[in-house]
Amino acid sequence: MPVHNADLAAIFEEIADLLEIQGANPFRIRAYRNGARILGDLPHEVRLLVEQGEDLTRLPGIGVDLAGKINEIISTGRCSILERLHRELPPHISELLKIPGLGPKRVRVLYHDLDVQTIEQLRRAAKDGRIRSIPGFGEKTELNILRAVEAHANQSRRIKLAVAAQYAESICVFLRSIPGVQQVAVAGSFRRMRETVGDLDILVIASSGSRVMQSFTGYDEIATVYSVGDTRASVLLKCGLQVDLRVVGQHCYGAALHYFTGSREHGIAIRRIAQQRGLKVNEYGVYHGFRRVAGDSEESVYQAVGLAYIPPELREDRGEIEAARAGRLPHLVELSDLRGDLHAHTTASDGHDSLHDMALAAKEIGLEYLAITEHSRRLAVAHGLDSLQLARQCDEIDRLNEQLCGITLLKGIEVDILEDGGLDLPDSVLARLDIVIGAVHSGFDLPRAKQTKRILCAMDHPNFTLLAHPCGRLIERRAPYDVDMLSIIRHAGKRGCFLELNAHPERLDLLDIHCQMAKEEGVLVSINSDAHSVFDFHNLRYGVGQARRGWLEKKDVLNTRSLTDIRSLLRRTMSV
DNA sequence: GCCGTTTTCGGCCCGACTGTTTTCAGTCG
Repeated sequence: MPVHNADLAAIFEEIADLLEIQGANPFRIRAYRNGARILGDLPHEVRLLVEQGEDLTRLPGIGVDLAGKINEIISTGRCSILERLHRELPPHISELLKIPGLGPKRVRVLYHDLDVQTIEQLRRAAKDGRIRSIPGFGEKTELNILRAVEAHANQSRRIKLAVAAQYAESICVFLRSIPGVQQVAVAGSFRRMRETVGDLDILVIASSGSRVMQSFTGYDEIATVYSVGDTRASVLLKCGLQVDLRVVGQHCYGAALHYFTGSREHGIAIRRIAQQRGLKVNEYGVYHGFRRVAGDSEESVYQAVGLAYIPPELREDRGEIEAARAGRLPHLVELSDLRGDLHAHTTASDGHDSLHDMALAAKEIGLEYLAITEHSRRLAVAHGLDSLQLARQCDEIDRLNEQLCGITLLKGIEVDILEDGGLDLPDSVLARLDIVIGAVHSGFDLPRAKQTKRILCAMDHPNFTLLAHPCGRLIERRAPYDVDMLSIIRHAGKRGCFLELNAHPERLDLLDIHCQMAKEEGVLVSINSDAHSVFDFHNLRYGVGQARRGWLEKKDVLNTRSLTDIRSLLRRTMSV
């Protein structure tokens, strides 16, 4: 069983958890966590680097020791330090750290004093009133632990960005209605456009924090108030989403927005740079001693530490700071750069609106062209089209294009890639189309080599233009299929075809790290809505967010091209 | 355990809220 980066990251995280419970040197623990993050973020499999004899200590945060442990895990499938920790501590004790309010020190005390090793034992200890007797714990802590355990049992998972947006919007409307509130901004992973968010971080600019807090805690969607002070409150909404609210004064806006946008890793890196320059950065500003030198705007914060402004989507400590320092930050693609959409459905297959209405809706949001790409016959559940039905739709598109003004429909298909790598419709039919999107809709669990070969083979088809939702995952519902994405991207480059970034909030597929990979390999990415109704074009904003997280610029995105250029790019692909 | 324009040793980001104490540790973001 090959060791993936995620496996290595999980092992390092577990080591960090267990060391923390043992009370080890916090900086040693941080080194493991940092290593886990680095590995988890890498676009290439570390296993392959090892096979190629690469020196792993060249990776940031990986020194001789961690490199040795990575080598050990990859070559033996075992990790001796983790095995030692498992001998010294109960097997599932790190699970206890997942209970909010329980950190390593309390877990250690609970284990030593009450022999609590599992969440169930913790629940029983709290119910029996045994926890309150431990020094440093009290009745309230015991009650909070019991509540947290019960909340953990029916804990909600991370919420998709588009769903979180709905809750964020109504909270912002509420907050703006509170007297004295001057500005409201959603920060955190929401602002960084992560595909899912664990909570909402909301920043409020107001003169009086306590007044805002008093009103906010009366918001009728709140189920539980976890904590509330004059500048900070933490609540759980009835929908299961946690909201952290911060209130600062107007002059702190930039510093606070930067601080609460994160990511945590990016913030730490910035504060470290500040420290090296004799500065201190917090949510109130940038300070030289007691003198405040910046913080009104985010730009001023970056300027104070000698960096260009870094857009929120890049703030993950994945090279953006080095790029800012070197003046190499990308000029990220924007929603307004999109001139067309290359993936949409109508009532002819499983869409909800007519050709005509989809065309008008696309025009309405400022697009110049829209490719109609129904499913093919194999996907019967979505009423996939056969050759005859597709030919009829092509005729209809020709007729409609003569009537339409300001929008052009392109003739396409989202054709199933069969398990042998063939396409689900005859060549003669595909040859008539402007665009052929290949998609995997079956056989998700093929082994990696077979799945990869299937897609490479499909790309070799002379009419193949674009690979739809390349990893096939549904966020929080279906894992991506196991493919060698680098091979696929390189093959696309060789064949002159393109990759889709499917903007549907359930998909957001390509992943951000694969966008970066495509950019490095010079393969253009098409940000497509996969619209099934006239409302779905709004999802393009999430696709653009994901593309920005993947460092894509206007020039890296296929559908920022004009209709003329698109036609010529698609034709060129066909003729390769 | 990592790292280096200050450094191969001695650093390693910063503040708010809670609960238990009575000045602060633990946790969280």
